[in-house]
Amino acid sequence: MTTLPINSPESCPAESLLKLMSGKWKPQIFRLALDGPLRFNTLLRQLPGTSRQSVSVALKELEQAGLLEKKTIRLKPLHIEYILSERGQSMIPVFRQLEDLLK
Amino acid sequence: MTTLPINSPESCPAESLLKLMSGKWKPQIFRLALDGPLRFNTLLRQLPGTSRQSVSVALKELEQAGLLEKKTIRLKPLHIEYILSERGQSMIPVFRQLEDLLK
DNA sequence: GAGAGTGGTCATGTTTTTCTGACTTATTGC
DNA sequence: GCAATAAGTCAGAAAAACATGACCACTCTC
Repeated sequence: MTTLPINSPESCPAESLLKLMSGKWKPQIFRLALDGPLRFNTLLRQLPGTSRQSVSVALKELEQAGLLEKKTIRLKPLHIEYILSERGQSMIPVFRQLEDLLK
Repeated sequence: MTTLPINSPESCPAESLLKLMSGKWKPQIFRLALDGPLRFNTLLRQLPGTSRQSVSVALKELEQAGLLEKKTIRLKPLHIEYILSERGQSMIPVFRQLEDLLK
């Protein structure tokens, strides 16, 4: 049984995840995304103390990281939703595993 | 099969890990710890662009987080080592799992 | 057509994080 | 005794992150 190296400089998954999720609000936003689609103004109300700009940037970065997907539901009365992407969903088991360790 | 909730406000393991590891240098320091014991001045050389203070604070916080252990090897010629704690080692499989996802 | 809601952007200021460089205490080797 | 190495600490400056409040274009309801 050959265990793969997890400490090579090129590939450090921990660091990658930490970069993708680092910031004051990104983890909370990601967690809320587990419950269902997110909307901009709803998020603002769900995260007391945050700002329009912070939420805006966080959503953009989570999207660029491939963890969330931005969907335009309707244009007439503007309705946009951010949902967990496939990649985002694939991280759920990792978090579940962490849950056991970090107790 | 009942899957446990990972999105409750009280327990968010992702956020916990992110807090423990957040900062500009902590992830890299942790990764280097996977290779073996760390020493203060060696770390400074291994992390170009960092500062004495940043390394000092990062080591202290990783220690307080229970991920690293500080060992005084010798006193006469001062020799201190930081090694992966049990808790730190318990996270290796999580990182390995992430490695597959984040490619 | 006034007021509220949608999803934002932008300039500015504050707060937090990080870096810089000087200084410390002690030991080893020359 | 002088330079080097060990492992740091401390004050201050610079940089990055975050918050505040104003503003925009659009739609919907009254």
